[in-house]
Amino acid sequence: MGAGPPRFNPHIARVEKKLSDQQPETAEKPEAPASKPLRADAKRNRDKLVEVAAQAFATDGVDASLEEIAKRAGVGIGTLYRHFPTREHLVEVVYRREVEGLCQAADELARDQPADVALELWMQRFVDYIATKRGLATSLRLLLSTNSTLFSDTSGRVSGAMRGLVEAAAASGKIRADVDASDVMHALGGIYSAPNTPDWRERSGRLVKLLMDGLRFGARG
Amino acid sequence: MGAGPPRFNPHIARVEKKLSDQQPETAEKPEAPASKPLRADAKRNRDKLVEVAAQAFATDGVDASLEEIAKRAGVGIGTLYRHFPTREHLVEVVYRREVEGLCQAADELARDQPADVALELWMQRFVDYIATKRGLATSLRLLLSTNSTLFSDTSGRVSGAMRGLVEAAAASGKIRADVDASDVMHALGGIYSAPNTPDWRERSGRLVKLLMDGLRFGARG
DNA sequence: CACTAAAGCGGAGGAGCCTCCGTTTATTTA
DNA sequence: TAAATAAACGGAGGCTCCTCCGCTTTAGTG
Repeated sequence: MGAGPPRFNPHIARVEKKLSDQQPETAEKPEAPASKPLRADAKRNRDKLVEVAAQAFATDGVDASLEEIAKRAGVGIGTLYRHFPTREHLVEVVYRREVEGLCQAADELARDQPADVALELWMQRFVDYIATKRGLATSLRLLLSTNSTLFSDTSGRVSGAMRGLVEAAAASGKIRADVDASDVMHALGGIYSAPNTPDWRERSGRLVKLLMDGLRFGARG
Repeated sequence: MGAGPPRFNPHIARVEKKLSDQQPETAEKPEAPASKPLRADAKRNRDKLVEVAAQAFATDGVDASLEEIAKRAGVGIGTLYRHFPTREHLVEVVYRREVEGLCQAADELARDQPADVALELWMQRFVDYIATKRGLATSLRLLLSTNSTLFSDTSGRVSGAMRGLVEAAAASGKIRADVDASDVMHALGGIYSAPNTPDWRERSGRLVKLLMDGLRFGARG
């Protein structure tokens, strides 16, 4: 074997950390109620970082510059790294936040809108969520395969939200009753696997409308 | 959305390249018979790079320094990048080379050793292969999920090699005939999923011996 | 209100990544 | 063999990553 000088390799340290540290950040959601409550300024900075990071990832993909994110959030790079020791930690928190937002939107829509409208609006929101997921694809795939709770947590949350909306809409007679949430999810599958063309978002929007027409057709109401 | 200055981000370019360029290097095996034959010096350098990279990845993990690899191979960093536009390209070639070596070893052992010994020695070699695979885990998982031919090529090659050895050993009467290659592969599965303790290699070696004892027990010969 | 320990902040610095392009060389042609 | 040229080489430069540690702020106490 080659006998190079014993080199310091920060990446190795980083990788080892990734492998051993998998759970800590995982356990704590964005608005961490668990563990010690952050000091006021720390929480402010952390939230701002997550918000800015979400934008940055959406705009530039997972490889957005962390230094730029820190700068836009008005903090030093050190602060970013203290809150999120690796890029993946940050990606995970952003992703969870996204899922959280999506599920919360389901509740709000269900409260404020007729059941079928709620479902439709939510599905449009769902498309945006998928867009994020694609933007983060490379990192997410790895995260989801490494950190199985992340996968089960989020997919459970999302399909639960959808089930609620579909059932409510079916019960209200606004959409036909002979389909269930998993059918709808299946129908939306095409969105996810569609090629990433520039007009992807538009096409997906049309798909949702089409699907809703199908769902409304033959409804009781 | 934040209005940061339009920043040049080499990472984005890199990612886009990864997504679009998936096949080129893939098609060409280390001793590339396809495409244009490399100039003599280019081939020399390329081979040396792969060899050094294999060592480096084994020693330091996937995140070994590419600049260090180039240096140890006695070439400039530019040369490395011309041959392997991304780290993943290099990882893939190293991995394919590993698989190639493993399968070739099967042929040689089958020729030079009694069938049962050949099988045993080969399984020990297989353990080393798995060790490499673990070392490259993060990158490989991604590569294998992205580049499906890589997965089917390699897993086919490896299980084919194993099948040959097992069948020969069974036919020669050196091991019992009521098992087949897939049973043996299944038994070896434990090696792959075992936790990555320091004594992993030893324990795996013992597992192979144990397995061989089981295979020899009740053999005709 | 002053004091202090604990927590948080932030940026300089050292390492690696990758591109670009002038220089060198293997191979072909006359 | 010498000239021509296509191909390969290689490293400087510019950018990002991440760590380390001295400085600042906060929360709690007397």
